[in-house]
Amino acid sequence: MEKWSTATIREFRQTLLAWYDREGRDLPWRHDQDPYHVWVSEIMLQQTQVQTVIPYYLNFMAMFPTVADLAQAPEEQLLKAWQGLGYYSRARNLQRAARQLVDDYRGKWPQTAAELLDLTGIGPYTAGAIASIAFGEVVPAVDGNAFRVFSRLLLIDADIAKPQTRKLFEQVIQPIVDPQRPGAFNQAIMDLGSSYMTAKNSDPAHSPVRAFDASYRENCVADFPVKTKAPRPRPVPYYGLIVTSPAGYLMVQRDATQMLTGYWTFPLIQQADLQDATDQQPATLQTDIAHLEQRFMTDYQLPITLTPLSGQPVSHTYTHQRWQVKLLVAELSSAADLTFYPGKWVAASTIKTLPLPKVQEKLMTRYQNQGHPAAFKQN
DNA sequence: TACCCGTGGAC
DNA sequence: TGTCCAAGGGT
Repeated sequence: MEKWSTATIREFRQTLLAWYDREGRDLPWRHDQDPYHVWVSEIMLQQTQVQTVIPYYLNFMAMFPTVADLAQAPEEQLLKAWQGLGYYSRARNLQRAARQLVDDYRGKWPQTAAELLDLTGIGPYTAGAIASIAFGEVVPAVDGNAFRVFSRLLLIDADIAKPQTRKLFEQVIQPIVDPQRPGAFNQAIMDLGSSYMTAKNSDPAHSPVRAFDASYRENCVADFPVKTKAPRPRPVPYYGLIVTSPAGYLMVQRDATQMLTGYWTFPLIQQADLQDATDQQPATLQTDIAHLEQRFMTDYQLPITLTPLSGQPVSHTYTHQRWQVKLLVAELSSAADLTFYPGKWVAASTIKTLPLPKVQEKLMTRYQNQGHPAAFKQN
């Protein structure tokens, strides 16, 4: 690992910030230092590219201009505004924290990274980002960019996939952060990490800080950062039920024990949940359908007859799971009573006003493409 | 600690 | 088309 002198640190700050002042990106959340603006942008930017975030950020600020507006927003409106951004707990945590600010902090922001950590959804990185950008605290903001940039500049070979490695980087970066302009320093590192010092196709030869880049000097840029690979997502087979009636489609809202909490889908049943201990034979499509029909009758008093939809299962990949959804269709001639079923009938024309996860959109597209072109047509 | 949590872009 | 990557946090 490289070790910089105090003189080198001074030169690095000056070079970096001069470049940032000249070529830093003009982004909507950089127009001021309002902590609400910084906060919302930082949450949206977690594991999400800048160009994806921009339209969401602009719409979010139009819908929820202040912390108080966010705290009071109906959850379904919030989830709709977040639809498509992914990692949906971010949205619900954002509102929880907004309510913490209103209720516990009387609307007055905590101004240090250590205090900001108390807000739901704000971790070490986001706390450092808000504290430095909005409040001028001299702290690092160690995200993927900081890992990548400093691992290359200083030849740090610690595995950034390990949680404990963040502490090492915080200790290394802390004395390098510009004490006069900590927010600009941290944002400059991010801009560097998304331009000349990217993960792939980096261009260290033209980087404004190439003179400080040990990995460039020693021709080993591609070796940094060191990061162990994530395991591949495991296949998870599902049945997706398209139950129609004159009242529309049967839809369910996912509960807090499930991923995609608060979003609406067709009824989805994991195939593994249909295993019957009394069965001696392995499950087949026919036996699973029989189980499903029986469950709807006995548990929900809903008589349905399920028919497989032709075609391969709808596939949707998450970070740790690969869903493979077989669609089964049941058409009811009248809108059955849903007293015993935790769902509701939704008219085809209004389905798309609900917050829907991507997998639900895929299911609807598949249904339309398999002989139901008029389904879900808006107005 | 190790694992869970979404989506779209780039190659 | 599969794979990796992108301004992480919660549990």
